[in-house]
Amino acid sequence: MASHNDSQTLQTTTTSIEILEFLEEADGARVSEIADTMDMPKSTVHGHLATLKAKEFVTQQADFYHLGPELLRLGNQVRTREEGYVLAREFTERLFDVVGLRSIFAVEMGGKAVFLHTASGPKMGWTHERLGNRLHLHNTAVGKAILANLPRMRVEQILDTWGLPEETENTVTDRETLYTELETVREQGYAINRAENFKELHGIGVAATDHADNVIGAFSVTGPEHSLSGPDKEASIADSVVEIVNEYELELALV
Amino acid sequence: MASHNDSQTLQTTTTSIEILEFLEEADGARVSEIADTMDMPKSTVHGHLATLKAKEFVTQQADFYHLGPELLRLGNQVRTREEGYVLAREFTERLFDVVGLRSIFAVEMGGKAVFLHTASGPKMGWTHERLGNRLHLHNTAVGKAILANLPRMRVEQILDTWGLPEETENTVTDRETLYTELETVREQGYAINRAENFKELHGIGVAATDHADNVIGAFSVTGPEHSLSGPDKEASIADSVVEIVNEYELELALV
DNA sequence: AACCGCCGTTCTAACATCACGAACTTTAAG
DNA sequence: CTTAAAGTTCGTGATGTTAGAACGGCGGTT
Repeated sequence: MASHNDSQTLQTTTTSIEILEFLEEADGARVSEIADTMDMPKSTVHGHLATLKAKEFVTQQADFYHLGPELLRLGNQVRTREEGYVLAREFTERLFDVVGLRSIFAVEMGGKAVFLHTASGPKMGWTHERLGNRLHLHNTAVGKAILANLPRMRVEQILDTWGLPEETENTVTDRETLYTELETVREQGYAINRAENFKELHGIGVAATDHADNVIGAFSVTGPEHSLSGPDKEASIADSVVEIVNEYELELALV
Repeated sequence: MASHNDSQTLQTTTTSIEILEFLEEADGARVSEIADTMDMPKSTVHGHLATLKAKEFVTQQADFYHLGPELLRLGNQVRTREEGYVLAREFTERLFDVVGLRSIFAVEMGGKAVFLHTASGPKMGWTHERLGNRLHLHNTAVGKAILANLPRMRVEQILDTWGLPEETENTVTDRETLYTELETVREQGYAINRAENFKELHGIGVAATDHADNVIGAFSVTGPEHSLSGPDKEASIADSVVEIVNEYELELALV
C-alpha cells in the first residue's frame, strides 16, 4: 500500500487521521464499513480504532464508532488559546443581536481563515457545524479584513502558498486588484465580500487588533445580497460591525 | 523503545496523539522542547509534527507549533452530532440566565460525563476550558442524574469499568448506597452533588430524555454550598432546572 | 564583522512495527 | 439448528519508523 509518499510524513498516523475524518463525515461507522470504503483489511482498521479508542479520540457503542471526547477537549483549546479568542464569543453573539444577520469570528491560521465562533438565530440552523472550517482569505470578508492588516510580506507569502483560486465568477483572481482593494479596506475600515466565495452570499468584515496593531482576528456578518446591499444599508451595517469591534478591542485592552 | 505494550495498539499513532496532548497542556511548543520533555530524538518529533501539520492537526508559526483547526472541526462534530446536543446550547444559556449559577450540559460517553456546553457570566472565568473534559458519573450531579435514567445493567457495567473512586470525603463509594440514592433521584426528579467530586463544589442535576425515555444528557447548575443549600433554596433551584429541562424536552420533540 | 552555539531539518541504515489475510469467536438471521 | 456476516485475534513478512549524525540557518556575543 506504500508508494511515493509526500516528503516525510508518517503513514500510520496519516491513516489514523483519515479514519477520524471518515468518521466525521459519515457521522460514525462500523469496522467493516470503514474497511470497505477505505479499502483496507478489517484487522488494520480494527487496530487503528483500538488505538484511537484508548486515547478517547473515538468512542465505541456496540460495534459502532464515533468521534470521541478527547477531540472536543483538544479542539476547544484551539478556541480558547488566547484571551481574545474567548472574549470574541460574547461579542459575536452581541453582533448578531444588533445586526440580526449570521455573525462569525474568524482568525488566521496557516494562511486561511478559521471559524472560531458563530452566532445566528435558533431557527437559522447550520451555524455550529462550521466551526473549525477553513476558508481562503482572498475571497471572504473576514479574510480580506485580516489581510488588510497584515504586513505586505506576509500577504505575499500567503498568496504564494494558496494562490487566488476562483470560487465564483466574482472572485478576485488578480494580485494587483486585490492589493488595491486591501488599500480601500484600510481606508474605509471594513471589507466586503460580494459573493466571491459562495453564490449569492455577501458579507461585511472588520478586523480586530490589539494595542500593538497586531491582528487578532476578524468579525463579520453575512447574508443574501438584498440584506446587505444598497449604499446606505451597507454603510450602516458596516458601522455596527465597526462599533462592536471597537468595544471588543477596548474591553480586551482592559483585561 | 518498544516494550510491553497494552494489547494491540499502534505505537506511531499513540506517539502522535501524545504529542498533541503535550501541545495542549503546554499551550504550544517547539520541536526541541517536545523532544526534551518526551525524551525522543528531535528528528522523530519533527516527523510526527510534519505529519500532523499536513492534516492541520497542528499549525506552525515560525518554529512554534500549536494545535490546529482540524481538531476544532472534528471536536465540534462531537458536540453537534445529535439534534439534542445542539439544542442544549441554547437551554444551557437560558438555565444560567434563570438561576445565575454556572450551568452545564453533559452527556454520557464511555461511562463518563462529557461536558458539551457550559454557561456562566463573562466575569466568572474558567468556563470554556472544560469542554470535552470527562468526569465520573457516580460523584457528579449530571452523572447521577444520568445513571438514574439508565437501565440497571448498564449502570453496573459502568461501575465495573470505572469503579467508584473517592475524590473527596463525601464521595459515595459503596454501590448499594449509590443505588438507593439513584432511587431517590428518580423519585424527586433531580440529583444532588454535595462536594463529592470537588471540594466545596455543590451541584443540582436533571436528566433529559427523548420521547422513548432514552437519556440524551443532563443539565446542572453548580456553585459553592451556600448558594445551593437550605431546604427551600435547594427545592426552588431544582424546580428551575426541572422546568428548563421540560421546555428542552418539549422543544426537542417538536423538531 | 566573524565566530560560535542552538535549533530545526534532512539523510541513511537497521530493525522494530505495522499491514495483511487466515483462523477463530461472536452475534444475528433464516 | 444452521448459516451468514461481522468483529477480533494471531503470525509472518515487508515496510516504514526510529535514531543519530550531518547539514544549514539564525541570532547572539565578543
